[in-house]
Amino acid sequence: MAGRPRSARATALTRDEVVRAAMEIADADGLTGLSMRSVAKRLGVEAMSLYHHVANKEAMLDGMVDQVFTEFHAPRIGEDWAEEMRLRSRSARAVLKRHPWAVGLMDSRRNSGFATLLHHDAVLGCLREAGFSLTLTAHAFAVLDAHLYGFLVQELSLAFDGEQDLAELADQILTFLPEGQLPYFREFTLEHALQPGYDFGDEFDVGLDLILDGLAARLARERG
Amino acid sequence: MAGRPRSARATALTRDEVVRAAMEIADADGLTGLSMRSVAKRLGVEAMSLYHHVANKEAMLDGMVDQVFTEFHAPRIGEDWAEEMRLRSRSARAVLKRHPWAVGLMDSRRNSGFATLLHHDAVLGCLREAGFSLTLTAHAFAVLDAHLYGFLVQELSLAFDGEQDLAELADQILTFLPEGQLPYFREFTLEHALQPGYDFGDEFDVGLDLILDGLAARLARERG
DNA sequence: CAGGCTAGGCTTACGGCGTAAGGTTCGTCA
DNA sequence: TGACGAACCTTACGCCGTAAGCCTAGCCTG
Repeated sequence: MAGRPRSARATALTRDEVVRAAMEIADADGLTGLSMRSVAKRLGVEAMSLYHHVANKEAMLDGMVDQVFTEFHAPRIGEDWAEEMRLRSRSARAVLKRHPWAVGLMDSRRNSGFATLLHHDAVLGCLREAGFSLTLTAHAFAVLDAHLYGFLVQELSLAFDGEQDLAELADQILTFLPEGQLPYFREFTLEHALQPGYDFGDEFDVGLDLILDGLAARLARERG
Repeated sequence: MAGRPRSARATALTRDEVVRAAMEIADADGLTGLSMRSVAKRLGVEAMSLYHHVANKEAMLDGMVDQVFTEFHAPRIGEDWAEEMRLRSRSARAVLKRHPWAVGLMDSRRNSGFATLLHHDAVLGCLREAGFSLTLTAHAFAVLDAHLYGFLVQELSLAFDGEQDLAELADQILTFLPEGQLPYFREFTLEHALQPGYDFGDEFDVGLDLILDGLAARLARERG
């Protein structure tokens, strides 16, 4: 009824290992495949053992999100602010495409971890030292982050692999629409989105440039 | 073992009632409180009965998201495009604050419903008829939606009621930080975000104006 | 070296989840 | 009248997060 053979793990588990294993599972199978049991299995351990290293599943998710922030490019003070922001947004987008589950998690996280705060500090520092007032820093921070996260929400809601998705979309229009319905949607899809050169992902940099231009203008106005 | 009294509902259930009940539960208790059983209970029915009206839970979630789109202001062709886009973004933000679960759902929806397509058609139509090229329409669509959804992700990850949240944040800094750490974060929080007049929500319109200005400039350039 | 504390595992169990499979009832229409 | 099918119900299965408590190995103290 108790008293097992005891072959077990050589070394003790750590919180870091737990979080890392959880990320690997989420990367591979999405949040659907992520359970305390699946994380434990990957670590060769029983589910309840994880509770020695994380308070509960929420805390594990917090740790996963925080870990993601360490992978973003942290803007450097002294370098060109616009270029640093561009690098940050691009790297964050690349990271979040690798960890798509993180975007959906962010809007429900209440406790930001230290890595998250560190990253935000780097962003704020870069802007402040480039001459942004506190007010303009707040504007820049909000609009840049909104663009980053919002673009990813859109991008992730498209297909797993961009090609197949456009075909599906075309199907939807051609089969499912009666006739004159949704004329602009039809035009846009057939004559633009489905055209050979078009890639929705390219819109990321276009929007980013538009925002950075706007911020540069406001910075010049505020200093000038 | 079977053969119940049969007092039941007067009228048959509809898919619409199911979706509406699900939205009411999600509005009140969040996605955590939303289960087939909880929806059924609200309708005075057993969980399995719902499956006569929705294929499965995913389809019910699809229906909920689609319903949300009907509540957005649909841009009108012929009116000032910038004002229409402003109205749309603002109304969508208001709607999504009423239905916060929808933001998190959007990045995992694969099948957009008809109301969703209708709304997108209205957005595209307004821009096209205002003289936007297909390319510029794509840019505008992407950057405006990104701002909308991304801002909401940030806004929702702050507190349930803005006041309490800032106090918590201050706590975090004052108790949890050693000393000279995160200097910019500390400065920004204490000297800006925690100041009496500051409301993060105000950043929405600032960013929106910045984006609309940028789009207007590009429209002028493209036509001129 | 003895004894006990503790960290880090394990087992069991509970209530809730989505939903497959298969009743039962009843209005409708041939 | 009798068959059909829509709408609803019951049961059951294998998941889930986690509360409660047990076992064992290794270290700390005397």
